[in-house]
Amino acid sequence: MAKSFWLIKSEPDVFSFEDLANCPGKTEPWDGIRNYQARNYMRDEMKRGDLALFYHSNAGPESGAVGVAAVASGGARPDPSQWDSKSKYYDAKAPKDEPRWLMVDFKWKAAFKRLVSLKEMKETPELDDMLVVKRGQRLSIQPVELKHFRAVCEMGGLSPSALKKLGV
DNA sequence: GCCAACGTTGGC
DNA sequence: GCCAACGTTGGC
Repeated sequence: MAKSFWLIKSEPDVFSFEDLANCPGKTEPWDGIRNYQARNYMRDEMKRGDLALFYHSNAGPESGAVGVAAVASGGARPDPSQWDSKSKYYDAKAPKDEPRWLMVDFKWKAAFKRLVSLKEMKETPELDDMLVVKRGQRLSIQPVELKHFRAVCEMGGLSPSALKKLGV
């Protein structure tokens, strides 16, 4: 099946792209997603090998896309933090036998040579209908069209050979 | 730190 | 099932 493309948001103060690079195997379970639409994307559409723009949110002028990560798990699986009463992601209403929240693993793939800021994305006509540049768009996992994915990667300074290596 | 946007909750 | 209240996100 063809790859799908995504944008995943993280606050760099909480978990940055650099943090992902420093994880064992450069891979980390993407837990704590507590939004049904985002969950449904993970459940229904994300698959191993899909690529995501890693987006730093809530970071002032540094808000923007910083690199590329890949889905490293075979589809979504239950997010254990929903059952952990000590976790900030604990959900008392999540039945033990029927997980309400899911997660996938993301693996660090490639860092941009430079930040592609939200401001810059908004100023790029080619990206006009990309979700992330739209007002009030808060989804932490968003689908991205291939043309937008490629355009952002190019703005970030990834070379054609780097893109080819990623399979874009 | 402000506040608009917007998803979720819960009373009715 | 409506919708006001509330909480969170995230740009600015």
